[in-house]
Amino acid sequence: MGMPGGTKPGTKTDPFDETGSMRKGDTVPLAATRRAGLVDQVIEQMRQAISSGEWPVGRRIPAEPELVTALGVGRNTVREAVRALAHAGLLEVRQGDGTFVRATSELSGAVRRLVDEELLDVLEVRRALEVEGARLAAIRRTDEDVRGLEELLDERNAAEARQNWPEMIERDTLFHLMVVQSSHNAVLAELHRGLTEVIRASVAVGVTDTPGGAKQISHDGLLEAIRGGDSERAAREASVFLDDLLERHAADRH
Amino acid sequence: MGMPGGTKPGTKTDPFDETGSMRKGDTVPLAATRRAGLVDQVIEQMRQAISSGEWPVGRRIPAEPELVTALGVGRNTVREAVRALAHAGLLEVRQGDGTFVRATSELSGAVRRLVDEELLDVLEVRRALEVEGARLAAIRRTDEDVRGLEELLDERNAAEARQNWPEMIERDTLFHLMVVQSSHNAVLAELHRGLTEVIRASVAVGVTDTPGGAKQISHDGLLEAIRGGDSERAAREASVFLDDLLERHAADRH
DNA sequence: GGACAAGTCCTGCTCTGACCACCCGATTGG
DNA sequence: CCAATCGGGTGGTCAGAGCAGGACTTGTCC
Repeated sequence: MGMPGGTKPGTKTDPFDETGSMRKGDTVPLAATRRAGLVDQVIEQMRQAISSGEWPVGRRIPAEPELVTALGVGRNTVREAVRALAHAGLLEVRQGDGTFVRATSELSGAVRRLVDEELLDVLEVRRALEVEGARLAAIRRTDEDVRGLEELLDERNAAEARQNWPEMIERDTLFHLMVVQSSHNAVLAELHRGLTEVIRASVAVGVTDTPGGAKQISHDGLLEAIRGGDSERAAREASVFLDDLLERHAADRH
Repeated sequence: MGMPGGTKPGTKTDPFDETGSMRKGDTVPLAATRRAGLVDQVIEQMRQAISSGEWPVGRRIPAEPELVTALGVGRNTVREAVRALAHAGLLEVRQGDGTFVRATSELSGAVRRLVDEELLDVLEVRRALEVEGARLAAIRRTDEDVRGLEELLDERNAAEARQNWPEMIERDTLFHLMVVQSSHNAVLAELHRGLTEVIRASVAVGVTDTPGGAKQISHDGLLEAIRGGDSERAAREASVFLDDLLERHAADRH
């Protein structure tokens, strides 16, 4: 199968459970004092499989009957767990086709629900997170972070030179992501990632009309500030870029 | 009952459905081309009931059997819907007692899941949001916002004078909340609210050791900046206060 | 009278089995 | 060769049964 860690409720090797097959008056000698419901346990296992990368994004997860036997629980239990994760945005269920991994965090789903009609709000929040991320990155970045940022920026510029816009946008996005990650604040990075995901889904195409000039300068300056540990300047550089982006958004919808 | 709008799947007056009882070869003349699954419809109705205030926070929602008859769907369907909302943090299920409304937005729940063990990270994220919130509040605040802020600050100070610490902390928290709300960015406010909730749950007690001096100044300055529409200063004032808070946290844990 | 215990009812939890609706690929007919 | 058909597999929904936990009532005993 493919369940995380190979442990499955209903299996002898499993630390908890003792319930999946303990119905109808079975005499289980001495079970662990389990408190959480079965469904929550299944949810947790699936979340684990997803965030650990065992079930990568886009991958189809085992069908209901397989999960039932693999986990040793009833179909209802599996269904409720899947339903919960689907509503949270981690899974996508397609009747007649299968269930697929859609994201690795619940934030995207939660944010997505707020987004409709409020893209501007989301952009502003992203501004807040990215500015703070840049500020903290300048203080906490490792040498390795700096190397990674330089590399991404180089690749971005190379792609720009080749006029390979999709590639450039990809690298550009990754650069911003890595700036925030260099803050070494997991919550901040995760939130930012979720928001970026949603924004990219909303905007999708039509970003090829980049003037490109001012943008470029901002990026170099930002990198330099982070490299030099100048948190004030890093925050300012990030601000400039994002203000520019916000203005462009405002202009787009005019 | 108490279902939103009084419409229930399985009822003649219901616009969609046509499925709840259309099984086993019934001959429905010409049904609407419904696409959404029953569970999602139920989820939507419940979300509606919650966000519309029909089911206020803390209120107990109807028991499963009642929902089944009221909505005209199977118990499984109801359970899956409830489970999804419970996982999302909107509902809290207590076996043997009932199911209760816990929050009005999914964000808190999603954030809560990220937080464990990383209070510092959360505080930093809150800093990001609150600084940006203050900045935007200075630009977009209405006169009413300003009045509300003044009032809260007055009450806070009055409580402080009476040495009524719980009251003071309460008003203080509300003040910060309202600052962010004055940014008129729903997503930002919601995220900030979720984080504050989590932080308060983490910190809980033991906050009575407030020097109080520097804090006071920051608040007045922040209010003044927001009132005057000085976004730069508002952001700076908020920064100062939150840096102070972060430092105190760092000192606390050493 | 009050404290504790048992009983009971209501709540949610899990399992099972049946049937339906949908999608996709293979088969088969033209 | 293409298209209509028919499977098999997937998730969607329903119904009924028994299990498990909390809260309230009742009753007994001190």
